[in-house]
Amino acid sequence: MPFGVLVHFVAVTVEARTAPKREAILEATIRVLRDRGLSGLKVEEVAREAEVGKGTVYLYFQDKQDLLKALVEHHTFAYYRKVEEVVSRGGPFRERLAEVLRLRVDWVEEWRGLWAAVAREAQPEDTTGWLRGMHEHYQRLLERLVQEGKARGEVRPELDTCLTAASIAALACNPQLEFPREAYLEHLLEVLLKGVAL
Amino acid sequence: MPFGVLVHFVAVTVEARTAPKREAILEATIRVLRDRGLSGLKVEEVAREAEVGKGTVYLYFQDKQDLLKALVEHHTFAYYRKVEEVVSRGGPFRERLAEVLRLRVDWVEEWRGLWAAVAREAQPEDTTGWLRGMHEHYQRLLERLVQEGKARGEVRPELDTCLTAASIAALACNPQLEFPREAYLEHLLEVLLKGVAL
Amino acid sequence: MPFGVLVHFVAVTVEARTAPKREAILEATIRVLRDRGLSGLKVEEVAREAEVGKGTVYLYFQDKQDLLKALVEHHTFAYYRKVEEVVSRGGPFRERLAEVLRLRVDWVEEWRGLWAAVAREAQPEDTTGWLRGMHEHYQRLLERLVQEGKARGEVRPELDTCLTAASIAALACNPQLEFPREAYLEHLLEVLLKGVAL
Amino acid sequence: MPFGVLVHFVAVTVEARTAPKREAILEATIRVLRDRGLSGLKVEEVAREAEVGKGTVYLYFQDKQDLLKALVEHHTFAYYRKVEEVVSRGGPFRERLAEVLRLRVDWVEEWRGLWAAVAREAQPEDTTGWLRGMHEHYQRLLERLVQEGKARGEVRPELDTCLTAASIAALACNPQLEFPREAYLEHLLEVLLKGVAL
DNA sequence: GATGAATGAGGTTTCATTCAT
DNA sequence: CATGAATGAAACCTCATTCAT
Repeated sequence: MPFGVLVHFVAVTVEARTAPKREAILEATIRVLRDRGLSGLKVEEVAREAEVGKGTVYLYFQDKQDLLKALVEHHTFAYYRKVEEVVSRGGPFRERLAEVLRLRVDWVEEWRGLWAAVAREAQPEDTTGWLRGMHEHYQRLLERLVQEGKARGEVRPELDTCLTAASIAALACNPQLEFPREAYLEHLLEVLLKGVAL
Repeated sequence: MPFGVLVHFVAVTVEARTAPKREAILEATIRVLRDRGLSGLKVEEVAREAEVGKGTVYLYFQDKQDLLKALVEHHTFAYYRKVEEVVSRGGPFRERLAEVLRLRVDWVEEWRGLWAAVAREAQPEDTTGWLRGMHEHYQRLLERLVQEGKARGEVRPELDTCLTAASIAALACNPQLEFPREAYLEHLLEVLLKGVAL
Repeated sequence: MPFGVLVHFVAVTVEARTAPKREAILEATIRVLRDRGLSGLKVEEVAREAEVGKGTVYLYFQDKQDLLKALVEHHTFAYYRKVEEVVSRGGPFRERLAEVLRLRVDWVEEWRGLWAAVAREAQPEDTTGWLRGMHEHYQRLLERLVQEGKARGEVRPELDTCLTAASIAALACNPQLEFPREAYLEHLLEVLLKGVAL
Repeated sequence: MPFGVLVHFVAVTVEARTAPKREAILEATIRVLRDRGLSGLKVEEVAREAEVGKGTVYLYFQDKQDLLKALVEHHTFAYYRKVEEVVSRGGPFRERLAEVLRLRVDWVEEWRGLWAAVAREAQPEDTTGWLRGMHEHYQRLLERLVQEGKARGEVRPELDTCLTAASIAALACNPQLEFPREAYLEHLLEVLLKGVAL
């Protein structure tokens, strides 16, 4: 995690403790986003959902873009924090990977595929760079997981660590879930572990 | 492909031949979406990009939602058509899967992660049902691929065909590309084929 | 009837004979107006109703205002022509008045109260003057009717011919006030109280 | 006055007291309508005339139709209120009728013949029913006036109260035909011939 | 700090008018 | 003559933002 991001990360965490109303607004925002979509994400709607006045939103966020930026960072970091917890708790590679996939699917479900769109609205200039900055941390975590998987003799050693982490990250972004969640997760894991080839 | 979808599919194809201006507007739309994002996707901007008058857009589409709906269907079906072509041409499973992944990555790149968001704006009520309807066709194609892979002795026969197709579909949705494309694709393939486990 | 109006009147009549399509468009216009109201009175709608192309309307009328102006004059003069026929055919005052009222009610029904609004759209600058010009002819006809009623001993001779004609014109809908307010009001009252019959 | 109308009536009156800006917008609307006609009745123009922002209009009215509907009801009820005051104050029939006609003429003047057109724009579906609903109250008032005229020996007792009231309402402009056409015509004639006075 | 009435820039949409066929 | 695809000025309406309370 780059220094700048870390600082921000800590700042967000601290603010969350000292400014419950800011937190409430962020929670309301993701709720409105899920329920009403991007075009239904109006400041007034967020304020109503958070049960505060419209002007109050502007006491905690500079403007709507600032709110969206905070939203993306808030939820993305929260997600990464959970992944970090899973990766850091040690144990069999297989179990940790299963948990990582589970978190992934939950996250995709939470955003309903709107993550990238919101990110772009939040920071139109250099969206990619911004997201890459955050993603970096996630990628490192998965690399650590793969590394430890190799060390434990549970991952094929000839695989490139970096790309394997990326492949795991690339999995399960599809919001089209039409299978029982558990069976689906189990199968994703199976495929990731053993592949589809005979 | 369900009958309704097929009819629509044909209609779109035919229209594409007989209404070049409609086609031009759709192409302009995806271009504006890529370049300016969802909030930059203004009808005026689309018209300028398509080099037609603002009113002309409304000759070919009822309103902005209708345009977005057509956009999603147009590009999604075009994508599925290409996948179908690949799946249908026979040959080694491995090569066909590689091509499917390549198309997938191109498609993700084309939409820059905005697909779901656009779909939701296009049809807020029952977005899921609409997308699932289209996705059905894609899922069937991948199932056919897996089936044939098994028949050719290139896919583990104990895998559930349906879920395996879903897993392939779930791969590479992540718009965060930070690796050389070819290496990335090759690795995705490798992981899918052999898995990560030792 | 002033000279200018007469010329126009004749011109319209002639055109009606030599330009059936112009006539058809005018008929279509009043039909659309009745069915869809002023905001539904679109040139395209009129063209469709007249079963001609949209551009054809512009071959017979300079623009929409010109069409509306022709519409108002066409129907107003047609109405006056019928009144003239009734007044001129002689016979008992009572019968002729009955017919005049009947025509009046038909006319109000035909326009559904939109006459004044259409007139204003047709000639925003000096609507009043324009309408007064046309109304002049009608007023003269009613005055002739009253005069003959008096001559036949069927109308109270002490009534002012001019005001009595205006009162008749004002019945069953006439927004045109063209007399001294107080005298006008007083006379309306007088007529209602004692009637016009001897 | 039907219950629903009464409720609305009271609501409007109350609102007028508690929402001065709403009132100001309505007053501005009728002014713009008089000065610029129906096609000059733009929301922006109304806002400028009322000296408020364009968006403010939409705080008090759902859309332009809603504004027009409120306008029609506001002015129509205000007119009826004045008529009610006149009818209720007792005294000679002749004087009250004179005042009623005066109010009528003022009202026609105020609307410049645009009442029906505005009403149709305000509620295109079932304009007639809506207007008839409001008109009912007015008709009842005039019937009361005629009734009392008869009681005072100032109105010919053989006249039908209902039709006589309708005839008065039809004078100086009323597009509302709500009686059998022939009876209506005959009675108009009767009134005009012999008058209502004993 | 908190609020929400007020604003107007800016988006969507309509429709009178033109002009190449 | 007749047409209707194309246009863009101008209308309606939304909603992020401000500010007096």
